[in-house]
Amino acid sequence: MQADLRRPSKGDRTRRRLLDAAAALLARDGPAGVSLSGIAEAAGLQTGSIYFHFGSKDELIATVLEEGLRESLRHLDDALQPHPAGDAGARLWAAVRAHLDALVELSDYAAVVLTMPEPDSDASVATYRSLMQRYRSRWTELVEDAQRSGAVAAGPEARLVRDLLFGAMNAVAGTRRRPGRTPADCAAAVRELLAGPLGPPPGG
Amino acid sequence: MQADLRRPSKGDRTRRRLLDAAAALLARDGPAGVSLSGIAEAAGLQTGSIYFHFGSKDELIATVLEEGLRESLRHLDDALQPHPAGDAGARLWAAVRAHLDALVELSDYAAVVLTMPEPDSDASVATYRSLMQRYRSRWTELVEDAQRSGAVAAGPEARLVRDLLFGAMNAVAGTRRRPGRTPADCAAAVRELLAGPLGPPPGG
Amino acid sequence: MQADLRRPSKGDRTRRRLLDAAAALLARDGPAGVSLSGIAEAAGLQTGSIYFHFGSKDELIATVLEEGLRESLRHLDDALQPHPAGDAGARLWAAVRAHLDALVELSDYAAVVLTMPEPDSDASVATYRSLMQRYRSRWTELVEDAQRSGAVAAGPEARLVRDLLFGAMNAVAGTRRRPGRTPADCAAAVRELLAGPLGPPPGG
Amino acid sequence: MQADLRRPSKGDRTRRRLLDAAAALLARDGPAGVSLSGIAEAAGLQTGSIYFHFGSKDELIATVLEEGLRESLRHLDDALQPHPAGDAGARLWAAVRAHLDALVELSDYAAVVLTMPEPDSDASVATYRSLMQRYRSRWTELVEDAQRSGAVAAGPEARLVRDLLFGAMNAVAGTRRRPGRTPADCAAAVRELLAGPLGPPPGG
DNA sequence: CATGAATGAGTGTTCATTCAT
DNA sequence: CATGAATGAACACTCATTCAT
Repeated sequence: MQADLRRPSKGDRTRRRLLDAAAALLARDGPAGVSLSGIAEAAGLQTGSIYFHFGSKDELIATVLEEGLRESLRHLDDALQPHPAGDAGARLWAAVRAHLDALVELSDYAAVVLTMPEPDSDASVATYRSLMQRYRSRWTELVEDAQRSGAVAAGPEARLVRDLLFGAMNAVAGTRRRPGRTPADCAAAVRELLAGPLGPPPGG
Repeated sequence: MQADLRRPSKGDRTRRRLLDAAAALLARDGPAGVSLSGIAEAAGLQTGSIYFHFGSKDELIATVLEEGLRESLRHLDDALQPHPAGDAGARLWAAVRAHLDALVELSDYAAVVLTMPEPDSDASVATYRSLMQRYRSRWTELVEDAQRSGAVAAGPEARLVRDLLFGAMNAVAGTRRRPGRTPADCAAAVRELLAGPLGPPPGG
Repeated sequence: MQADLRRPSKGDRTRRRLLDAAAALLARDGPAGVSLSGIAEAAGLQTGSIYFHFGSKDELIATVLEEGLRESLRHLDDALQPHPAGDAGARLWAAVRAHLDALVELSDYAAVVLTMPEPDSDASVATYRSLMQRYRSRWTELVEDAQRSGAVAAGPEARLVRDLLFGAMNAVAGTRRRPGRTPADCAAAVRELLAGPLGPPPGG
Repeated sequence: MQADLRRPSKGDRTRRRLLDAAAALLARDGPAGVSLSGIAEAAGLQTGSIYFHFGSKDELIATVLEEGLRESLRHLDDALQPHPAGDAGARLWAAVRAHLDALVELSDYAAVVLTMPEPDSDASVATYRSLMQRYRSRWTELVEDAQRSGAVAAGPEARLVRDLLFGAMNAVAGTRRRPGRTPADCAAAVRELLAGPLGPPPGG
């Protein structure tokens, strides 16, 4: 009783351990490759505890994604803040850099949400389908602005451009752990390769 | 006796039905998300028949990949033939168009081989690791040539550029079945977006 | 809390039921002839429960063997205790009687461990290979002592004598359930038949 | 047409190849450890051919056993012939030697029939249950004669003595392939160990 | 809150058997 | 006669889920 609001309760800490373990394993193996017993073991707990806190595998994954989404959106907003609403090209560039940063430097949560395949046909992941939509639509707006301002070719559908950017960034980021390859390398490659259609990176 | 060389045997047709079912499901769900019972059911057969024809799940997948690889490489060669060895930029452009064509217009086999994730840590798919390598290294050479000729920025590592192109093309092609989106849309988007670093498409 | 140390938990009782069912079926059909579904059904459970308690078929069998081994060794030690270390012939006789007793009167666990074929080439039973070795080497020492003391012919290799004794005892014990045949019959037959090479049974 | 009775037909040769392969594998792995595909492969044939010649796995095994039985009985008769019907002790000794010889020197057929476990509870091998009975009852008569003549202790039931002898001989013969152990070693051990109850071996 | 225990459907795989050719 | 092909039941094992304690 008299719960201290500052100190997390024992239940909260258990919940956190489960989420951390799930995020780490999801980032490595994807939703299909991860088992609840694996997550529970990595968290030093029993699989039953997952059901108390989350109710199902899908709910657990959805929660991890939600945390990752929140983190990613916060990161994106931070990166966009210095750039005025008018300069759509610079804003899109900043978003690219933020996305790559998130993939290579932020927590597993961000990595999970950014690389999760779009769950088109998989009924078992219906729960978190809508979550992903928020991050994607944020990007669609950035692309639309850039197209309106002429910084990006106006021909292709904005959602298509967004998917192309996602695919390129995630593919390159997926190679970041190879020997002799640094996160900076990956970011530089994406920036340089996309320099044409997006215009030159603002810094020079 | 007097076997008609034209007519495939009953076994060949069964084998083909299994491969087709497997290719379709693999293109949709990936190797981990596909079950042999699902494939057999889609082919109107029993799971045991898979073991008669292929021996194991891995062998079946490897065979699908091999067919897709052969088809994709043939398609790539056809697309490159009209372009002289000297014009590395045009050749890379033609390869992009061929890859996208394969993804949206060729059989499921091509789609499987082109979108299969690189099997880094999964021991169970060791069989077809080397198969993928052939297609990838073909692309790496194309990129290297384009970098040497100045058609593509020489800064980033060629394999990185290749992965970026793969990611971008596959992501865009992955959306090809959405309502109101044609294969041509996807191809146009990739071409236009990459017009800068790759130079303008040869036709215009 | 305040766990009653006397009462075994529900899990312990389930584990025991599985072990008992496994021992009974193993004694009858051997490791290759036994299926986990058969064991689970005999125990009134699902096959999944075996994996919770033992992890694999081999582990289950190894546990049954270990229990049987412990029981058999205890029985052997009890039988040898009254006989002084000096009288090797009497000790070997007592061991024969103890082995036969174990086969016909003790639990299925003892029967399993005593009649299990030596797993020479079967890789899947590597786990319990070492377990059997303990009981066998115990017997080899008994035979060696008897050979040194002259109670048993010194010519043949001790391990060969041990195998001969095992074969004879197990074969006879294997017939113990035929109608009109008592455990005492079997024991008497072995004793009388081996009375020559081992010397007369100590009691007269 | 005009089949030459001397030369075996193609079908006979196929049948023989199957039987030989089956005998070899049965001697090594036992009836439960042998698969029809394994036998067919070892014979360079297809599993379907087994069903043409034998109708079922059980029938195939029964045929192998019958050949082994015939061979073993012939061998036993040859060994007994020099010994007059009156000397029951010498006859039993000769039988022991013949059995061991068959195990270590004759064909796989003999090895199969002599080491096959008595199929008490296994419904799938009901076919050849009666076959084994012939060889066993032959031995029972030998033991009964020896008991009547006083060469073997008259107390135990004759069938029990027979099983003890079988168990001892087969166990020892089962070790004949260990490094540094010759068939002669095994035979000598059995003879020496059983010298008491059976009386000394006739030769000395 | 969390655990230990158990379930039932599912996975890849093996195998005896059947049958058209 | 023999093969190539296919079946269906069984097997060892995994996993998401449930629930009494």
